[in-house]
Amino acid sequence: MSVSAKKDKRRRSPRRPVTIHDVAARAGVSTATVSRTLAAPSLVSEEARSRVLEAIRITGYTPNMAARNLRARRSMMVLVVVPNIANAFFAEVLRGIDDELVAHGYGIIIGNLDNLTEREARYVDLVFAGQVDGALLLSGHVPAGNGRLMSEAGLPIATICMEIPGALFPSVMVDDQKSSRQVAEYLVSLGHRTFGYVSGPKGNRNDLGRREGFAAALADAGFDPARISYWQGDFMVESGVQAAHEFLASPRRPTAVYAASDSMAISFMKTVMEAGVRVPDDVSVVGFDGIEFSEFVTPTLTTIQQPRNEIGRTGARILIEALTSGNWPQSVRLEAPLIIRNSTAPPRALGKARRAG
Amino acid sequence: MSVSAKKDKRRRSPRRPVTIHDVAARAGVSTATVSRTLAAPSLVSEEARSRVLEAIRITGYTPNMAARNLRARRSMMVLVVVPNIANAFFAEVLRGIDDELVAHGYGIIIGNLDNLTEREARYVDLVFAGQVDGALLLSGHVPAGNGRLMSEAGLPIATICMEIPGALFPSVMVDDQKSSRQVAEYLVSLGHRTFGYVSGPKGNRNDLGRREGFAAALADAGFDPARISYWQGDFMVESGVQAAHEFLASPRRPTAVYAASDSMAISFMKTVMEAGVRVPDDVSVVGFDGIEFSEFVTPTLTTIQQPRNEIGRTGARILIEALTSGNWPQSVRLEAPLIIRNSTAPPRALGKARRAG
DNA sequence: CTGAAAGCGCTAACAA
DNA sequence: TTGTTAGCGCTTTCAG
Repeated sequence: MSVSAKKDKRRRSPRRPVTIHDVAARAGVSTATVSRTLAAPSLVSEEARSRVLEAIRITGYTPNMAARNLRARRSMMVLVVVPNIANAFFAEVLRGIDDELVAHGYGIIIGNLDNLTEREARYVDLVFAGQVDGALLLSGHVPAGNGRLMSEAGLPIATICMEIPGALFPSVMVDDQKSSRQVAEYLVSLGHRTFGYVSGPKGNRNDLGRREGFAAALADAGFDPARISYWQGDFMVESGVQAAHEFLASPRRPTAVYAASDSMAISFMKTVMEAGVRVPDDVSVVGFDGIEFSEFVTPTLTTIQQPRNEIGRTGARILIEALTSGNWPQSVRLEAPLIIRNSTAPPRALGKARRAG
Repeated sequence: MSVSAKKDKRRRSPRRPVTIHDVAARAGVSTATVSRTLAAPSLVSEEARSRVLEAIRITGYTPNMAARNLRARRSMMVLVVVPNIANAFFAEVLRGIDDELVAHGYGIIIGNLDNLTEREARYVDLVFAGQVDGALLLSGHVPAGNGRLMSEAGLPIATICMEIPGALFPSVMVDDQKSSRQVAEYLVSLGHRTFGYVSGPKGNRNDLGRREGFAAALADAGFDPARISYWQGDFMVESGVQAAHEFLASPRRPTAVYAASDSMAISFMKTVMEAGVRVPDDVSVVGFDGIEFSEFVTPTLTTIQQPRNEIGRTGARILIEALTSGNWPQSVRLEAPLIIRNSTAPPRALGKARRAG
């Protein structure tokens, strides 16, 4: 790390920011008229309005938000709580959220948990402090801290990608179980008989749904779910590598592996391939999420395609509805279809002659 | 007198949030003492302090931020302006920023430009409205709107990943030119003589630096920079695909292609491979950024490794320093080394017998 | 249609 | 050490 010297000389303009009084004075009206010109122009005469607007233009006035928030009791800000901001899956969801929120005049405060429970308290406080008008939870559960739940603040909350059991918030998500069943059925139809599952973090509800849907469909197809190999993961890339090592060390490798996230599926795939295992010849791999890179890895990844942008948009829309209408919108379920690509195939024993490997 | 007209209210009353007055009344002190207990406990007697804390505990009081911000003239919020929140490169940078900011008690307001200039105005207003104490710019230029620059608001700004020409903000970035020279020198040392470059968005300063460093080093090595093939990109995945199609259609394909981002390098690589071009045998590919997936694609990607997390952390630290000390910190340059992986090799003509292709 | 005036909840002089 | 007293800048009755 090198440091490039820079001049320290800089004048911080102590210039007092222009307030509504400055504008009012310049336009020769009261502050009330200025306020109305901005909030309800129709209540102001053509004459006064144009004088005010001119004064605003000249002074470069921008209403102070803290004052406005204090008085109006709303902040036009939404808190978006995300488990891990570096997770590839959330990027596009966030973009959808942002699109919709910005279009409706709301700003976004990011609440990154970084997978750490202790980070929650801060955002609970933020909500109780009236810093935001509502919250969008992608975190799988209601943040808590200082002995209270975020939901107890009583402001609108919507959940994305997960439903909170017993909670009353509207939610937007895909059906993890249903999608996972598709995966299982597809794998079975290919002729696989031994299965592995790379899981999400312990207790994660999405992981639970995916795991259960997978196991249930396999059971329905006559396989003993107890014989599925489970490897503990956390949705992130590193844990896919870890799972791959366990797979490689396993005396009896399954021919089909389902990972609860694309990140894990991709790193799993790469790691076993480097060890000489062929995908899909030796092992078929299926992911979940449909992140951008899933179609640029080799082989391209068979996966469940979550409509990430739409999930974000819809979640934001639901929250905005709650914010503006006052009543709680209905939850939404989005389709997440299985996209078949090149990481899956019939097991080698069926497809080709056996060769030393 | 009877201060509490609504005494029989239940603990959870979202109707009227508890204020500093409630706490003061319950603790039998003035609001000033409550305020001091929170801001400067040492100025309050043991006795009063514990009564206040108890009252806070019982009532679940959380100071109203709008009021505090208005009075104290600071928001403990930082605006982070990012060109595109869905860009894989920024995810980890954001995480670094978040880590540092949260550790110092600041919150993050995300300003996603979505690559759209017209989105800037909103964030300029945010700054002028006093919504944030400072701004972190990853956007390559100073946001403008309504006829003014964000910088004119006079609050601390630091830039990340780019230096704004003529601007005086401290910045943290890697040396694009220097890193790009490494790429060129490496490619030349491998024996390549024909080169292609997949660019970033028009006018982007990082692209400029990378392009110039690349071309300059090639010129130094005796190659005519005018013969480099340039394909227009925008850092995103799709443009790598587009560039690949142009590469494939080219009558005289270069044997080495340098892409200004990993996202483009990865999609470029995949697309040409699907058309039967081998990487690195037929064409070597180098990326820039060192995103997580660059080591999980096939072949693994040779790239410039930006210290993404540290870039974010450092940028945040610089801004915090400006925020707290009042003077402007020095800019920082971080090393971004070339990581050689499997997407690069000597050109086929040198390495192997020539075959029809 | 417009202005005066009363705060929103909090902090910071200034007194006591 | 504590309380009193002004506002921070804005919106919003309530009169006019």
